[in-house]
Amino acid sequence: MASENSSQRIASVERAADVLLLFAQSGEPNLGVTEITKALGLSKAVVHRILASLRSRGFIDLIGESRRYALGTSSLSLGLTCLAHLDIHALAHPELKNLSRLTNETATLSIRSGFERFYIDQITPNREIVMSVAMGVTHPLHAGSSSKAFLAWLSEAEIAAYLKRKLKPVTSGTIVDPVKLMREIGAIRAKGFAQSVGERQSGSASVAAPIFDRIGTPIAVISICGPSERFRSELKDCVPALLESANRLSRRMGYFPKKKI
Amino acid sequence: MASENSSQRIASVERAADVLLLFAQSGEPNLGVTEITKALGLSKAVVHRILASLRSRGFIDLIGESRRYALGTSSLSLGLTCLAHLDIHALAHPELKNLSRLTNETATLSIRSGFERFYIDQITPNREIVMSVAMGVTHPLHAGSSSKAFLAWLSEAEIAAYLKRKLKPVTSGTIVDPVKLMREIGAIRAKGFAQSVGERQSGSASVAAPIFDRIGTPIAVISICGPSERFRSELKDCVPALLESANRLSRRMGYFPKKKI
DNA sequence: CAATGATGTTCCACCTACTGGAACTTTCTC
DNA sequence: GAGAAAGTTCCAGTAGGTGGAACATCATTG
Repeated sequence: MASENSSQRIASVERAADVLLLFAQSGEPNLGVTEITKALGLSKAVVHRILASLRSRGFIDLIGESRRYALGTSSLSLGLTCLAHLDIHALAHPELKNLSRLTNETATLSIRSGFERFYIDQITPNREIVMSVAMGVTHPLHAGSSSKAFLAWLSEAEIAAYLKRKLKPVTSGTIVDPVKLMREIGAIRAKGFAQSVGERQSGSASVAAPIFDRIGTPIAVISICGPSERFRSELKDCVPALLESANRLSRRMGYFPKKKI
Repeated sequence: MASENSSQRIASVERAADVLLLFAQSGEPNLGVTEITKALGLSKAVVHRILASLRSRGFIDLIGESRRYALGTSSLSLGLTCLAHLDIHALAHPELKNLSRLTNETATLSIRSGFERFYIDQITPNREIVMSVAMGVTHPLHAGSSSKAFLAWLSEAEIAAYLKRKLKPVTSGTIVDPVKLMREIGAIRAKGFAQSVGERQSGSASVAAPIFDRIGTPIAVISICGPSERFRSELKDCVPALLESANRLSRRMGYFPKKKI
């Protein structure tokens, strides 16, 4: 089998990829050579050369005349064309609009990346106080309803592997006890959706449901979320619409539940 | 000065960047080793190692069990966080919504990348036949209204450099004669907006206006576009709303025209 | 406005680790 | 099921990447 073969890869390319990922995940819109050096444990010369190389292709920009670097237009172009190839994004967008309109709260779409997930779309309602999520930034699979919706439908082996890791709390409300989380996973599977109050983001609440592809793998999760102050009591009322949207999308992805049991 | 210094860069990193750009710009959602080999003039072994390296960081995925590669979740995450750091994107979004609602046509936002540009946002109206653009895919600066709006406000030197290049037609309507294009640029500057009927995409028409930052550099372009059949005659009617939006955005970016002359 | 420290950039000799041709394997085609 | 095409792995040679240190530039402060 192919896969994690030893060193049939290129170290400098992987280091460059790590630099890009650092820009994507650090939260900082721009970084200096030394910061990158410290974060990745590379020498200044190496970081400098990597940045110069990425810059020559537009993935990285020099900010004005300063010595700070930021993601460039090629990075953006890459992500947007990638998004355009994701069927689920186009399909789910109108559903998100619909959910946001019906509930008067924010509707989101997430996808998974290993043991993490990130938002790829959101629709916010027209009102004063709304919840808005950061797109592209990864979150662990045990904090928040969208995360738990992914986690709950992983294979037994994957869930076991995930629970074996040290679960870091994201907020004071994050579930970090594996036993508790396993019980939660059971409940989520039984109900068909996940909910959270302040597990990933203090002061916000949400409900989430998975979208399955033709072979029953969850490829995305949609959620409805809002400020917990007002939304925690309205969570339940949103569930029917949420599940309807999720099921509609699953069917359009070719999934027919119970077809073969 | 820093800049295009000789070889203070890493060849393998630049090759890997080229591979990613190929995925972004080829239009193909997935590619094989040989295709990449031919497109970039690299050996199969090199391409294979680059793909393996990018794959280890999630920038590239193996499609199912096939031997085809596609952009991975890290590429998407990268682009989305990049988008989140772009102030103009958040600011322009409501303006696009507004323009689309007012005109009942598609409203778009583009940014420039060297001598190219690409769409980073669009709002389509709710009607049967709408125009929809591909986000992230680059277009040359001489075809279409958004492109010409960028071109017209480049510096004299940059315009001269651009016109010196061989201008390839994108459709049968593309302006490729430098003299004609220069005249067009003058007209665009005078009017404050650009228009096009089928120059970039046959069967579509559009008007576009630039957004300036505090020092008067065009950082983005907004456009309204639709099927030329019905929209070519309505172009003019959209211009006031378009310019109003563009001016409002320029002001919010800190641009105050005529402040210092 | 020097002096000082921090950060960014360049240099260069060393030697790792990347390259490319070829062999091998797998998949597709007919 | 043979042949062709595409993908993957191997290996020896050396291109080219590395990192320590020198140099340059910027920021800060008295």
